[in-house]
Amino acid sequence: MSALRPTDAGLALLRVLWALGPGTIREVHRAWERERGTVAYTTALKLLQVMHDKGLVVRDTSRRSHVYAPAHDQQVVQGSLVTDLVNKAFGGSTVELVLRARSDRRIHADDPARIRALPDRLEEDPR
Amino acid sequence: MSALRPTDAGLALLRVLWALGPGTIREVHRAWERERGTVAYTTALKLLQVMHDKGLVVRDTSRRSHVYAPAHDQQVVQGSLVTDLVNKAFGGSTVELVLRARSDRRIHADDPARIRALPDRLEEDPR
DNA sequence: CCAGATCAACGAAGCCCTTCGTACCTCTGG
DNA sequence: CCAGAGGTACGAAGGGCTTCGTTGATCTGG
Repeated sequence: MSALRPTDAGLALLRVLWALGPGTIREVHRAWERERGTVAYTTALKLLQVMHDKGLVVRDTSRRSHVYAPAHDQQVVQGSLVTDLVNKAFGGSTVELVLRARSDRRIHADDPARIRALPDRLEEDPR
Repeated sequence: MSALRPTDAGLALLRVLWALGPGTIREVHRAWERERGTVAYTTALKLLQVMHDKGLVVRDTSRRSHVYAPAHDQQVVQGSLVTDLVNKAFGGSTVELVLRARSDRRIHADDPARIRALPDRLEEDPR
């Protein structure tokens, strides 16, 4: 049960993969450039290979153009990152993080209602 | 308005400083070892110097034993880290992060009530 | 069959973070 | 005055991340 902490660049690529679904390196590269500007093709390639070594992505090498896909659901990785931040910056208290997030100025006007509408107890939460 | 993103080690030291208040390197080093195990004194020294260069801590060098203190409130730094994570992993949506945090298994049994008790609107929040 | 396009692999460079050893300064007790 | 304790500064090593150029293999149109 390792940590599951993608780096910044790795996370950016994971976000591309989550949005795109499985894709070739070229497809991922193109989508990535659409968000980040010009990046060498081999940079995306290398990064995907590194992430594969770390178990963050899976790949299908049966065809010439390898197809990469996320190894974990977005929500699982997000949860891991949140837990990590909670441990490092909030002394393990998720409540403290939520409190801090709620006072974030970037929150949208209609968002408080959405937050409030969420279930309170974890046991009632499906996934 | 720069980013204000302490590294992992830097954040650990900041937590020591927030708990201790202003302190000499030796004091910080001792408190740090209490949590992290054996670390060289010069490691704490160097790290504090680096953080000073980054503007994360302030120091008083008028005495022989320099006294270091956090440059920012804990809540400010926490907010910056949360905002950073929101941007990198949640597409800028604080709501998504809160949702994910709420489904974190580590949350305590009585915590949902505490979360619910928090104010909904930012404008009503003092500090 | 060949030229050019497409592709994965590899290695290296550059950067930052972390850690520590060493050097040098300053103070203090005897 | 001197030895040693206690202090800061400095530089370097080691590791990880990110980026890319180069190489060599494979496919495809003509």
